Amino acid sequence: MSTAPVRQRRKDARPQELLDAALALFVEKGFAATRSEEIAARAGVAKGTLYRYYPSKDELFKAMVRENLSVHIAESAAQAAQYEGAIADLLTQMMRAWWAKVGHGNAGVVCTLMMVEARHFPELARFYVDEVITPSKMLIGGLVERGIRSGEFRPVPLEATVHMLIAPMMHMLLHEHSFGDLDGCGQTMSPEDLLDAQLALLLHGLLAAPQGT
Amino acid sequence: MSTAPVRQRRKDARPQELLDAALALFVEKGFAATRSEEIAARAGVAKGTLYRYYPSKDELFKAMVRENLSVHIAESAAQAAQYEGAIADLLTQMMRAWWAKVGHGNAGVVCTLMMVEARHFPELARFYVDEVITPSKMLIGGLVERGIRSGEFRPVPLEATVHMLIAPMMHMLLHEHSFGDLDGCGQTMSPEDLLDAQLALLLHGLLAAPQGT
DNA sequence: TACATTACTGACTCACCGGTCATTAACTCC
DNA sequence: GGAGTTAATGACCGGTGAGTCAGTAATGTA
Repeated sequence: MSTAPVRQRRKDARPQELLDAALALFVEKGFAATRSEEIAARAGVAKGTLYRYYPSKDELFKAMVRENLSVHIAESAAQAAQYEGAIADLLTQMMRAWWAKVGHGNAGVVCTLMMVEARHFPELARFYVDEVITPSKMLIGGLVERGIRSGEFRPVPLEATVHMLIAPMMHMLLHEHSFGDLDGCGQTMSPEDLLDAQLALLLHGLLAAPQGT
Repeated sequence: MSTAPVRQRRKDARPQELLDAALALFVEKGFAATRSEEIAARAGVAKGTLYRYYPSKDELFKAMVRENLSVHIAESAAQAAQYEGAIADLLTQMMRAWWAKVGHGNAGVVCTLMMVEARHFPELARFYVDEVITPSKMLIGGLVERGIRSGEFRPVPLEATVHMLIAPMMHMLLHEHSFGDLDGCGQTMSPEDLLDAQLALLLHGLLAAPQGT
Protein backbone atom coordinates (compact mmCIF):
# COMPACT_ATOMS: atom_id res chain seq x y z
CA MET A 1 0.00 0.00 0.00
CA SER A 2 1.81 3.08 -1.26
CA THR A 3 0.35 6.13 0.47
CA ALA A 4 1.11 9.69 -0.73
CA PRO A 5 4.46 10.95 0.59
CA VAL A 6 4.35 13.68 3.22
CA ARG A 7 6.81 15.75 1.20
CA GLN A 8 7.00 16.39 -2.50
CA ARG A 9 10.06 17.31 -4.51
CA ARG A 10 9.00 19.52 -7.40
CA LYS A 11 11.91 21.78 -8.10
CA ASP A 12 10.57 23.06 -11.43
CA ALA A 13 7.09 23.98 -10.25
CA ARG A 14 8.04 25.80 -7.04
CA PRO A 15 9.23 29.15 -8.40
CA GLN A 16 6.03 29.78 -10.33
CA GLU A 17 3.85 28.66 -7.45
CA LEU A 18 5.72 30.92 -5.06
CA LEU A 19 5.42 33.83 -7.47
CA ASP A 20 1.68 33.28 -7.79
CA ALA A 21 1.24 33.06 -4.05
CA ALA A 22 3.32 36.20 -3.55
CA LEU A 23 1.32 38.14 -6.10
CA ALA A 24 -1.99 37.13 -4.56
CA LEU A 25 -0.90 38.07 -1.05
CA PHE A 26 0.94 41.27 -1.95
CA VAL A 27 -2.12 42.45 -3.85
CA GLU A 28 -4.37 41.55 -0.97
CA LYS A 29 -2.34 42.92 1.93
CA GLY A 30 0.55 44.92 0.53
CA PHE A 31 4.23 44.10 0.70
CA ALA A 32 5.11 45.06 4.24
CA ALA A 33 2.08 43.40 5.80
CA THR A 34 2.65 40.05 4.09
CA ARG A 35 4.83 37.61 6.03
CA SER A 36 7.15 35.37 4.09
CA GLU A 37 5.76 32.37 5.94
CA GLU A 38 2.29 33.16 4.63
CA ILE A 39 3.55 33.17 1.08
CA ALA A 40 5.23 29.84 1.60
CA ALA A 41 2.09 28.41 3.20
CA ARG A 42 -0.09 29.50 0.32
CA ALA A 43 2.35 27.96 -2.13
CA GLY A 44 2.14 24.74 -0.11
CA VAL A 45 5.71 24.72 1.19
CA ALA A 46 7.59 25.62 4.37
CA LYS A 47 9.27 28.97 4.86
CA GLY A 48 12.72 27.50 4.37
CA THR A 49 11.76 26.32 0.91
CA LEU A 50 10.92 29.86 -0.15
CA TYR A 51 14.44 30.94 0.73
CA ARG A 52 15.86 28.07 -1.27
CA TYR A 53 14.41 29.67 -4.41
CA TYR A 54 14.55 33.39 -3.59
CA PRO A 55 17.32 34.81 -1.42
CA SER A 56 15.11 37.43 0.24
CA LYS A 57 11.62 38.83 0.38
CA ASP A 58 12.79 41.80 -1.67
CA GLU A 59 14.09 39.59 -4.42
CA LEU A 60 10.86 37.64 -4.43
CA PHE A 61 8.97 40.88 -4.86
CA LYS A 62 11.21 41.95 -7.71
CA ALA A 63 10.84 38.62 -9.44
CA MET A 64 7.08 38.86 -9.08
CA VAL A 65 7.02 42.37 -10.57
CA ARG A 66 9.28 41.37 -13.43
CA GLU A 67 7.19 38.33 -14.20
CA ASN A 68 3.90 40.18 -14.29
CA LEU A 69 5.20 43.31 -16.00
CA SER A 70 7.27 41.88 -18.81
CA VAL A 71 4.12 40.36 -20.29
CA HIS A 72 2.46 43.72 -20.18
CA ILE A 73 5.37 45.51 -21.83
CA ALA A 74 5.70 42.96 -24.59
CA GLU A 75 2.04 43.18 -25.51
CA SER A 76 2.08 46.95 -25.58
CA ALA A 77 5.13 46.94 -27.81
CA ALA A 78 3.44 44.48 -30.17
CA GLN A 79 0.40 46.72 -30.41
CA ALA A 80 2.62 49.66 -31.26
CA ALA A 81 4.15 47.86 -34.21
CA GLN A 82 0.94 46.60 -35.78
CA TYR A 83 -2.15 48.48 -36.97
CA GLU A 84 -2.34 51.28 -39.50
CA GLY A 85 -5.27 53.67 -39.50
CA ALA A 86 -6.85 56.43 -37.47
CA ILE A 87 -4.77 57.10 -34.35
CA ALA A 88 -7.89 57.95 -32.37
CA ASP A 89 -9.26 54.47 -33.00
CA LEU A 90 -5.96 52.85 -32.16
CA LEU A 91 -5.74 54.75 -28.89
CA THR A 92 -9.28 53.81 -27.98
CA GLN A 93 -8.60 50.19 -28.76
CA MET A 94 -5.35 50.14 -26.79
CA MET A 95 -6.91 51.73 -23.76
CA ARG A 96 -9.79 49.29 -23.79
CA ALA A 97 -7.45 46.34 -24.20
CA TRP A 98 -5.22 47.55 -21.40
CA TRP A 99 -8.15 48.03 -19.10
CA ALA A 100 -9.59 44.61 -19.88
CA LYS A 101 -6.28 43.01 -19.00
CA VAL A 102 -5.84 45.19 -15.96
CA GLY A 103 -9.39 45.01 -14.71
CA HIS A 104 -9.60 41.25 -14.73
CA GLY A 105 -6.03 39.95 -14.59
CA ASN A 106 -3.34 40.93 -12.14
CA ALA A 107 -0.89 42.88 -14.30
CA GLY A 108 -2.54 46.18 -13.51
CA VAL A 109 -2.78 45.50 -9.82
CA VAL A 110 0.98 45.26 -9.87
CA CYS A 111 1.07 48.85 -11.13
CA THR A 112 -1.00 49.87 -8.15
CA LEU A 113 1.22 47.93 -5.82
CA MET A 114 4.28 49.54 -7.34
CA MET A 115 2.79 52.98 -6.84
CA VAL A 116 1.99 52.26 -3.22
CA GLU A 117 5.27 50.60 -2.24
CA ALA A 118 7.64 52.59 -4.44
CA ARG A 119 9.05 54.78 -1.67
CA HIS A 120 10.17 51.82 0.38
CA PHE A 121 12.01 50.27 -2.56
CA PRO A 122 13.83 52.98 -4.50
CA GLU A 123 15.82 50.46 -6.47
CA LEU A 124 12.64 48.73 -7.58
CA ALA A 125 10.99 52.04 -8.35
CA ARG A 126 13.89 52.88 -10.62
CA PHE A 127 13.43 49.59 -12.42
CA TYR A 128 9.72 50.25 -12.81
CA VAL A 129 10.23 53.76 -14.14
CA ASP A 130 12.76 52.57 -16.70
CA GLU A 131 10.94 49.43 -17.76
CA VAL A 132 7.30 50.43 -17.62
CA ILE A 133 6.56 54.11 -17.19
CA THR A 134 9.05 55.56 -19.65
CA PRO A 135 8.30 53.03 -22.43
CA SER A 136 4.58 53.58 -21.98
CA LYS A 137 4.98 57.32 -22.28
CA MET A 138 7.17 56.88 -25.34
CA LEU A 139 4.61 54.62 -26.96
CA ILE A 140 1.63 56.87 -26.38
CA GLY A 141 3.62 60.01 -27.10
CA GLY A 142 4.71 58.52 -30.43
CA LEU A 143 1.14 57.82 -31.38
CA VAL A 144 -0.04 61.32 -30.50
CA GLU A 145 2.85 62.78 -32.47
CA ARG A 146 1.88 60.65 -35.44
CA GLY A 147 -1.67 61.92 -35.16
CA ILE A 148 -0.50 65.52 -35.12
CA ARG A 149 1.80 65.05 -38.11
CA SER A 150 -0.94 63.42 -40.16
CA GLY A 151 -3.26 66.30 -39.35
CA GLU A 152 -5.68 64.09 -37.45
CA PHE A 153 -4.96 65.90 -34.18
CA ARG A 154 -4.49 69.54 -33.36
CA PRO A 155 -0.90 70.57 -32.53
CA VAL A 156 -1.35 69.91 -28.82
CA PRO A 157 1.48 69.88 -26.27
CA LEU A 158 2.75 66.31 -26.24
CA GLU A 159 3.64 65.78 -22.59
CA ALA A 160 0.35 67.09 -21.24
CA THR A 161 -1.60 64.99 -23.70
CA VAL A 162 0.20 61.82 -22.72
CA HIS A 163 -0.58 62.60 -19.10
CA MET A 164 -4.23 63.13 -19.94
CA LEU A 165 -4.37 59.77 -21.66
CA ILE A 166 -2.71 57.85 -18.85
CA ALA A 167 -4.05 59.59 -15.77
CA PRO A 168 -7.73 58.62 -15.96
CA MET A 169 -6.93 54.92 -16.18
CA MET A 170 -4.35 54.98 -13.44
CA HIS A 171 -6.65 57.02 -11.28
CA MET A 172 -9.53 54.60 -11.73
CA LEU A 173 -7.22 51.71 -10.96
CA LEU A 174 -5.84 53.27 -7.80
CA HIS A 175 -9.19 54.46 -6.66
CA GLU A 176 -10.61 50.99 -7.00
CA HIS A 177 -7.65 49.53 -5.14
CA SER A 178 -7.81 51.95 -2.25
CA PHE A 179 -11.52 52.61 -1.89
CA GLY A 180 -13.10 49.90 -4.00
CA ASP A 181 -14.53 48.00 -1.06
CA LEU A 182 -16.48 51.05 0.10
CA ASP A 183 -19.89 51.11 -1.49
CA GLY A 184 -20.97 54.72 -1.14
CA CYS A 185 -18.69 56.21 -3.77
CA GLY A 186 -21.62 57.04 -6.03
CA GLN A 187 -20.07 55.10 -8.88
CA THR A 188 -22.98 54.55 -11.25
CA MET A 189 -21.19 53.86 -14.55
CA SER A 190 -19.18 50.71 -15.14
CA PRO A 191 -15.43 51.28 -15.39
CA GLU A 192 -15.53 50.33 -19.07
CA ASP A 193 -18.23 52.87 -19.92
CA LEU A 194 -16.53 55.49 -17.81
CA LEU A 195 -13.26 54.90 -19.64
CA ASP A 196 -14.98 55.17 -23.03
CA ALA A 197 -16.67 58.42 -22.05
CA GLN A 198 -13.44 59.89 -20.73
CA LEU A 199 -11.58 58.96 -23.86
CA ALA A 200 -14.32 60.36 -26.10
CA LEU A 201 -14.18 63.60 -24.17
CA LEU A 202 -10.44 63.91 -24.54
CA LEU A 203 -10.45 62.95 -28.21
CA HIS A 204 -13.05 65.60 -28.87
CA GLY A 205 -10.55 68.13 -27.60
CA LEU A 206 -7.76 66.47 -29.50
CA LEU A 207 -9.19 66.02 -32.98
CA ALA A 208 -8.65 68.73 -35.57
CA ALA A 209 -12.18 68.26 -36.93
CA PRO A 210 -14.48 66.87 -34.22
CA GLN A 211 -17.46 64.91 -35.49
CA GLY A 212 -21.01 65.99 -34.52
CA THR A 213 -22.60 65.84 -31.06
CA MET B 1 20.41 81.99 38.45
CA SER B 2 17.34 80.16 37.23
CA THR B 3 18.38 77.85 34.41
CA ALA B 4 15.83 76.24 32.09
CA PRO B 5 14.27 73.11 33.58
CA VAL B 6 15.27 69.81 31.99
CA ARG B 7 11.62 68.90 31.60
CA GLN B 8 8.68 71.00 30.54
CA ARG B 9 5.04 70.43 31.34
CA ARG B 10 2.95 71.71 28.46
CA LYS B 11 -0.13 69.58 28.39
CA ASP B 12 -2.03 71.82 25.97
CA ALA B 13 0.68 72.16 23.35
CA ARG B 14 1.71 68.50 23.13
CA PRO B 15 -1.11 67.06 20.99
CA GLN B 16 -0.63 69.59 18.20
CA GLU B 17 3.15 69.21 18.27
CA LEU B 18 2.84 65.44 18.10
CA LEU B 19 0.40 65.71 15.22
CA ASP B 20 2.74 68.00 13.32
CA ALA B 21 5.70 65.69 13.91
CA ALA B 22 3.64 62.71 12.82
CA LEU B 23 2.52 64.42 9.63
CA ALA B 24 6.06 65.36 8.67
CA LEU B 25 7.41 61.86 9.27
CA PHE B 26 4.51 59.94 7.76
CA VAL B 27 4.79 62.07 4.64
CA GLU B 28 8.51 61.56 4.50
CA LYS B 29 8.74 57.84 5.24
CA GLY B 30 5.25 56.37 5.21
CA PHE B 31 3.29 54.97 8.10
CA ALA B 32 4.90 51.57 8.60
CA ALA B 33 8.47 52.84 8.30
CA THR B 34 8.05 55.58 10.90
CA ARG B 35 8.86 54.53 14.46
CA SER B 36 6.78 56.00 17.22
CA GLU B 37 9.95 57.00 19.05
CA GLU B 38 10.99 59.12 16.08
CA ILE B 39 7.72 60.98 16.17
CA ALA B 40 8.14 61.63 19.86
CA ALA B 41 11.72 62.77 19.36
CA ARG B 42 10.74 65.23 16.65
CA ALA B 43 8.00 66.59 18.87
CA GLY B 44 10.62 67.03 21.61
CA VAL B 45 9.23 64.48 24.04
CA ALA B 46 9.94 60.90 25.08
CA LYS B 47 8.09 57.95 23.61
CA GLY B 48 6.07 57.42 26.74
CA THR B 49 4.66 60.91 26.43
CA LEU B 50 3.28 60.14 23.00
CA TYR B 51 1.29 57.25 24.46
CA ARG B 52 -0.04 59.52 27.16
CA TYR B 53 -1.83 61.53 24.46
CA TYR B 54 -2.59 58.90 21.82
CA PRO B 55 -3.33 55.30 22.78
CA SER B 56 -1.63 53.79 19.72
CA LYS B 57 0.24 54.59 16.56
CA ASP B 58 -2.92 53.88 14.56
CA GLU B 59 -4.94 56.37 16.56
CA LEU B 60 -2.23 58.97 16.12
CA PHE B 61 -2.39 58.45 12.37
CA LYS B 62 -6.16 58.80 12.36
CA ALA B 63 -6.04 61.96 14.42
CA MET B 64 -3.40 63.40 12.13
CA VAL B 65 -5.45 62.71 9.00
CA ARG B 66 -8.62 64.11 10.49
CA GLU B 67 -6.82 67.21 11.66
CA ASN B 68 -5.30 67.99 8.29
CA LEU B 69 -8.38 67.15 6.30
CA SER B 70 -10.74 69.46 8.10
CA VAL B 71 -8.77 72.42 6.77
CA HIS B 72 -9.04 71.03 3.29
CA ILE B 73 -12.76 70.48 3.52
CA ALA B 74 -13.41 73.97 4.83
CA GLU B 75 -11.46 75.52 1.96
CA SER B 76 -13.30 73.45 -0.62
CA ALA B 77 -16.61 74.56 0.79
CA ALA B 78 -15.46 78.18 0.73
CA GLN B 79 -14.44 77.87 -2.90
CA ALA B 80 -17.84 76.44 -3.78
CA ALA B 81 -19.61 79.47 -2.39
CA GLN B 82 -17.48 82.18 -4.04
CA TYR B 83 -17.13 83.41 -7.63
CA GLU B 84 -19.65 83.93 -10.40
CA GLY B 85 -18.67 83.99 -14.09
CA ALA B 86 -17.49 81.71 -16.86
CA ILE B 87 -17.33 78.17 -15.50
CA ALA B 88 -14.25 77.37 -17.55
CA ASP B 89 -12.36 80.21 -15.88
CA LEU B 90 -13.63 79.22 -12.47
CA LEU B 91 -12.51 75.63 -12.97
CA THR B 92 -9.08 76.73 -14.14
CA GLN B 93 -8.72 79.02 -11.17
CA MET B 94 -9.86 76.37 -8.71
CA MET B 95 -7.53 73.76 -10.08
CA ARG B 96 -4.59 76.13 -9.90
CA ALA B 97 -5.45 77.14 -6.36
CA TRP B 98 -5.82 73.52 -5.29
CA TRP B 99 -2.49 72.62 -6.80
CA ALA B 100 -0.76 75.55 -5.18
CA LYS B 101 -2.10 74.49 -1.80
CA VAL B 102 -1.27 70.87 -2.45
CA GLY B 103 2.13 71.46 -3.94
CA HIS B 104 3.38 73.58 -1.09
CA GLY B 105 1.22 72.86 1.92
CA ASN B 106 0.43 69.53 3.50
CA ALA B 107 -3.26 68.95 2.77
CA GLY B 108 -2.57 67.30 -0.56
CA VAL B 109 0.19 65.14 0.74
CA VAL B 110 -2.34 63.76 3.18
CA CYS B 111 -4.49 62.81 0.20
CA THR B 112 -1.57 60.83 -1.16
CA LEU B 113 -0.94 59.22 2.17
CA MET B 114 -4.60 58.36 2.47
CA MET B 115 -4.55 56.72 -0.94
CA VAL B 116 -1.52 54.66 -0.04
CA GLU B 117 -2.62 53.59 3.43
CA ALA B 118 -6.36 53.32 2.84
CA ARG B 119 -6.38 49.53 2.91
CA HIS B 120 -4.81 49.42 6.35
CA PHE B 121 -7.41 51.83 7.73
CA PRO B 122 -10.83 50.95 6.30
CA GLU B 123 -12.62 53.07 8.85
CA LEU B 124 -10.50 56.06 7.94
CA ALA B 125 -10.97 55.36 4.25
CA ARG B 126 -14.71 55.53 4.78
CA PHE B 127 -14.31 58.87 6.52
CA TYR B 128 -12.15 60.14 3.67
CA VAL B 129 -14.59 59.03 1.00
CA ASP B 130 -17.51 60.67 2.77
CA GLU B 131 -15.76 63.84 3.82
CA VAL B 132 -13.43 64.56 0.92
CA ILE B 133 -13.98 62.53 -2.22
CA THR B 134 -17.75 62.70 -2.42
CA PRO B 135 -17.97 66.46 -1.61
CA SER B 136 -15.25 67.21 -4.15
CA LYS B 137 -17.09 65.30 -6.84
CA MET B 138 -20.33 67.04 -5.96
CA LEU B 139 -18.66 70.42 -6.14
CA ILE B 140 -17.03 69.87 -9.51
CA GLY B 141 -20.03 68.00 -10.88
CA GLY B 142 -22.26 70.91 -9.93
CA LEU B 143 -20.04 73.35 -11.77
CA VAL B 144 -19.95 71.24 -14.92
CA GLU B 145 -23.71 70.89 -14.80
CA ARG B 146 -24.06 74.64 -14.47
CA GLY B 147 -21.81 75.08 -17.50
CA ILE B 148 -23.92 72.69 -19.54
CA ARG B 149 -27.18 74.36 -18.56
CA SER B 150 -25.88 77.80 -19.44
CA GLY B 151 -24.80 76.53 -22.86
CA GLU B 152 -21.11 77.15 -22.15
CA PHE B 153 -20.32 73.42 -22.28
CA ARG B 154 -21.48 70.67 -24.58
CA PRO B 155 -23.91 68.14 -23.02
CA VAL B 156 -21.10 65.87 -21.84
CA PRO B 157 -21.59 62.89 -19.49
CA LEU B 158 -21.18 64.31 -16.00
CA GLU B 159 -19.44 61.50 -14.17
CA ALA B 160 -16.76 60.99 -16.80
CA THR B 161 -16.07 64.70 -16.97
CA VAL B 162 -15.61 64.98 -13.25
CA HIS B 163 -13.16 62.10 -13.40
CA MET B 164 -11.25 63.79 -16.19
CA LEU B 165 -10.95 66.93 -14.13
CA ILE B 166 -9.75 65.20 -11.00
CA ALA B 167 -7.59 62.40 -12.36
CA PRO B 168 -4.73 64.42 -13.89
CA MET B 169 -4.09 66.29 -10.66
CA MET B 170 -4.29 63.24 -8.46
CA HIS B 171 -2.09 61.34 -10.85
CA MET B 172 0.54 64.05 -10.87
CA LEU B 173 0.44 64.18 -7.10
CA LEU B 174 0.82 60.45 -6.66
CA HIS B 175 3.43 60.15 -9.32
CA GLU B 176 5.50 62.82 -7.68
CA HIS B 177 5.10 61.13 -4.32
CA SER B 178 6.06 57.68 -5.55
CA PHE B 179 8.64 58.39 -8.20
CA GLY B 180 9.46 62.04 -7.64
CA ASP B 181 12.96 61.39 -6.33
CA LEU B 182 13.91 59.53 -9.48
CA ASP B 183 15.30 61.92 -12.02
CA GLY B 184 14.97 60.03 -15.28
CA CYS B 185 11.23 60.43 -15.67
CA GLY B 186 11.65 62.79 -18.61
CA GLN B 187 9.55 65.44 -16.88
CA THR B 188 10.40 68.60 -18.77
CA MET B 189 7.41 70.84 -17.96
CA SER B 190 6.79 72.22 -14.51
CA PRO B 191 3.77 70.75 -12.74
CA GLU B 192 1.98 74.07 -12.99
CA ASP B 193 2.46 74.37 -16.74
CA LEU B 194 1.56 70.75 -17.20
CA LEU B 195 -1.63 71.26 -15.27
CA ASP B 196 -2.54 74.31 -17.33
CA ALA B 197 -1.93 72.47 -20.57
CA GLN B 198 -3.99 69.50 -19.44
CA LEU B 199 -6.84 71.68 -18.40
CA ALA B 200 -6.75 73.64 -21.66
CA LEU B 201 -6.88 70.38 -23.57
CA LEU B 202 -9.87 69.14 -21.65
CA LEU B 203 -11.71 72.45 -21.82
CA HIS B 204 -11.23 72.49 -25.57
CA GLY B 205 -13.20 69.24 -25.67
CA LEU B 206 -15.70 70.57 -23.22
CA LEU B 207 -16.59 73.99 -24.59
CA ALA B 208 -19.53 74.31 -26.97
CA ALA B 209 -17.62 76.86 -29.08
CA PRO B 210 -13.86 76.31 -28.76
CA GLN B 211 -11.75 79.38 -29.38
CA GLY B 212 -9.03 79.43 -32.08
CA THR B 213 -5.60 77.65 -32.19
C1' DT C 1 8.69 75.03 53.02
C1' DA C 2 6.22 70.99 52.92
C1' DC C 3 2.99 68.29 50.61
C1' DA C 4 0.05 66.71 46.78
C1' DT C 5 -0.64 66.15 42.11
C1' DT C 6 0.49 64.73 37.59
C1' DA C 7 3.10 65.48 33.17
C1' DC C 8 6.89 63.36 31.74
C1' DT C 9 10.62 59.92 31.24
C1' DG C 10 13.16 55.91 29.27
C1' DA C 11 14.61 51.27 30.45
C1' DC C 12 12.19 47.31 29.89
C1' DT C 13 9.12 43.58 28.07
C1' DC C 14 7.25 40.95 24.64
C1' DA C 15 5.51 39.63 20.22
C1' DC C 16 6.67 39.40 15.70
C1' DC C 17 9.09 38.34 11.59
C1' DG C 18 13.06 37.92 8.20
C1' DG C 19 16.42 34.82 7.52
C1' DT C 20 19.49 30.37 8.84
C1' DC C 21 20.89 25.65 9.04
C1' DA C 22 21.20 20.99 10.91
C1' DT C 23 18.25 17.37 10.06
C1' DT C 24 15.00 14.53 7.41
C1' DA C 25 13.02 12.24 3.71
C1' DA C 26 12.17 11.75 -1.25
C1' DC C 27 14.23 10.43 -5.36
C1' DT C 28 18.09 8.26 -8.49
C1' DC C 29 21.18 5.00 -9.96
C1' DC C 30 23.77 1.04 -9.63
C1' DG D 1 18.31 -2.60 -1.36
C1' DG D 2 21.84 0.37 -0.23
C1' DA D 3 24.53 4.43 -1.07
C1' DG D 4 24.56 9.15 -2.63
C1' DT D 5 22.28 13.43 -3.76
C1' DT D 6 19.51 17.18 -2.72
C1' DA D 7 14.69 19.16 -2.06
C1' DA D 8 12.20 20.18 1.78
C1' DT D 9 11.52 21.06 6.60
C1' DG D 10 10.75 23.76 10.88
C1' DA D 11 13.01 24.86 15.23
C1' DC D 12 15.80 28.44 16.14
C1' DC D 13 18.26 33.08 16.19
C1' DG D 14 18.67 38.00 16.29
C1' DG D 15 17.02 42.48 15.35
C1' DT D 16 13.31 45.49 15.69
C1' DG D 17 9.82 48.28 17.38
C1' DA D 18 5.13 48.91 19.65
C1' DG D 19 3.52 49.56 23.98
C1' DT D 20 4.22 49.63 29.49
C1' DC D 21 5.04 51.31 34.03
C1' DA D 22 7.60 52.40 38.16
C1' DG D 23 9.96 56.25 39.09
C1' DT D 24 11.17 61.44 38.65
C1' DA D 25 10.67 66.22 38.57
C1' DA D 26 7.86 70.27 37.54
C1' DT D 27 4.01 72.79 39.15
C1' DG D 28 0.01 74.12 42.28
C1' DT D 29 -1.50 74.95 46.90
C1' DA D 30 -1.59 76.04 51.80
